[in-house]
Amino acid sequence: MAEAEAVAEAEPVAEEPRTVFADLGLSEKLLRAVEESGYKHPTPIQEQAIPIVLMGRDVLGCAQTGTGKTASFTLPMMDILAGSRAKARMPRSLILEPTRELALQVAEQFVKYGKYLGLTHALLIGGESMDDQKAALEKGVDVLIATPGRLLDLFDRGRILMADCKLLVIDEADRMLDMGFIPDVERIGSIIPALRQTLFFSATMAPEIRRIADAFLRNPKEITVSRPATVATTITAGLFYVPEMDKREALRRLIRREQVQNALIFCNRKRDVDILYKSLKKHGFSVGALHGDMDQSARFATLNAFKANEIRLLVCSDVAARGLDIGGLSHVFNFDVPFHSEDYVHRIGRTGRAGREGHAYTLATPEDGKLVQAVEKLTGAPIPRMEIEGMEPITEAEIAEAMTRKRGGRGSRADAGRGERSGGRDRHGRGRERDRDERPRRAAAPPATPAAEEMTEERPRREEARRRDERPRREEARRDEQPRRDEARRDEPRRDRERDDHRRRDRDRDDLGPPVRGFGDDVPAFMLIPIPRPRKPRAETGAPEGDAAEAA
DNA sequence: AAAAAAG
Repeated sequence: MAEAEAVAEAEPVAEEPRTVFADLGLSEKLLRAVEESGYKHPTPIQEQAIPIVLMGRDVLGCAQTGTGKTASFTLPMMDILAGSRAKARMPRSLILEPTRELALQVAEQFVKYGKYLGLTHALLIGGESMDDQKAALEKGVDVLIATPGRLLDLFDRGRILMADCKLLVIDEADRMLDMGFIPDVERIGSIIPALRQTLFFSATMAPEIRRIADAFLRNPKEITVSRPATVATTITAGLFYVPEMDKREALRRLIRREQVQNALIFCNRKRDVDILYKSLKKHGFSVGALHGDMDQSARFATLNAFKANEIRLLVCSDVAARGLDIGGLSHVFNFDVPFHSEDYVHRIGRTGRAGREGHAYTLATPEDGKLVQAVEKLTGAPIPRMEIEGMEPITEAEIAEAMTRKRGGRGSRADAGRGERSGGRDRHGRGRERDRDERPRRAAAPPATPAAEEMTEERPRREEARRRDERPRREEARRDEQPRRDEARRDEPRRDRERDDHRRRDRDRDDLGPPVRGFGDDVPAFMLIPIPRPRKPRAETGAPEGDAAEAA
C-alpha cells in the first residue's frame, strides 16, 4: 500500500548498497511475507523506526503518508505480538486511526504481512454492525484497529478489557487534533495500562501535538522523515478562476482536455460532493462519490471500485484528503479551494506519488481569492494561473474587486455550494450587500438578460413584501417543509439547468408565498409563529433561500 | 464554514 509504493519508488533512485528488510531484526516469517509482497528495501522511516520499536522503545514519528509510515509500526508490532495469544476480550495492542478508511488500510496490511504469524485483528469502526466486532473481541484478538468513537463505545459496553493492551499506536495525531478527537484519545490513554509502549505519529509537530505527545510518550525516540524530495517536483499545479456558475462546466472541460487516468475531485461540502457526482454521472463520466455521510458499505465499495480502476473519477470530501492510499493518481482536482490551506497540501499530495507525474488543478471563484492567497502563502509559491479554452477568463481586477467586496462572508450555506450563486459575475456592486437579494442566476444559461430582468422586477415586490408585517413570519413557517421539497427535486433526473430553473421558481413562489396551506389569507395568527427548532445539520440539503435571509 | 467520528 502506501508503504509498498514508497518502497518501490525508492528503488530506482538507489545508488549505493542499501539496507534490506532482513537487516532490521524482523522475524523470518514476517520477512517472507514482506518479500512475497515484493519489497526488499525499507523506506527511511521503516529503517529508523523498526529497530527502535523492536527494542520496546516509544517512538515519536513525524512523517506523512507515503513515507512508509504504516509498515514502520505494523511490521515490528507483529513481531512483538507473535508467539503469544490473546485472551477473550483482552486485546494486546491498539492502533487508533482518525478515519474508517485509514483503519481499513491498516487492517489490510495486517492481513498481508501477518499471514504466516497467525495473529488476529479486529477492525472497530463505526457505521458497521457491532455484532461481528463483538464476536471477534469475544474470541480474543491480538490487534485492535479502531477509530476512537467505536472503540470507546464498545469499551463502555464492557466488551473490551484493556489490561493486556501494552502496545498503543496513535496514527495521524495531527488529524485527530483537527477533527476534535483528542479528548477521546486522551480518554483512551487513561483506560489503557500506563506501563506500555506507545508509538505516536503525526505529519506535523505543532506545539499542541507535541504537548499531547509528551503526555503519551516516555522517553521517545524522535524520528523525522521528510517527504521524498521528488514528490514536490512531480506535481504540476494549476489554478483556474471561473465564475461559480461555470465550475461544473469548467471541470468537465478540464477532465476532457487532460489525459485523466484516474482522479480525485475534492469538494468542500458533502452536499456538493453529491451534486457534482450526479452531474458528472449525467454527463457520462465514470465516477463515484465518497463522503462521511454515506453508509459505510457504500464508502468501502466505492473506494475499492476506484482503487480497482472500475471508476475513473472519485468525487469526495476531505474524508479522502489525507492518508488514503490510492496508488498512481494522475490528477487531483479541487472543485473548491479548501477552507484550510493545509488541506490543499494534503489533497494534492494524493497525486504525483511513487515518482510518477501528477497534476493538481484547482477551480476558484473570484470570492475564493483570500483562500487562494492563504494556500500560496503556505506553499510559498503562487499556483500558476491557467485558462480553459472557450471559457471567458476572469481578470485579476475582478478578483481583486471580489475580495474587497467580500466583507460579510460567502453568503448563505444554502446557496454557497450549489454552484448557482450569483458569484463574482455580479460585478456592478449590486447584489452582494444582502444575501436575500441574490438571485440564483443560472449557470451556463447564456442570456444574462432574462435573469437580470427578473431581478429588477423581483426586488420591489419583495421590498413590499418585507414591509408587510406577517410576511417574514410566513416565510419562516414555510421554511420547515422547504428542504424536503428541494431534496426531492435534486434527485429528479433532469438536466441541471432545467432543474435549477424549477428551484428558482420555487423560491420566487416562496417569497410571495401562499401562506399556510388551506387557509388562504386568513391564517390564524398562531400558525404563523415560527417554531424554533434546532437547525438540522447539513444532511438536509437544498436548504431554501429562506435560510439565507435568516442567516443574513 | 466544513469535514471527520458514536448512534
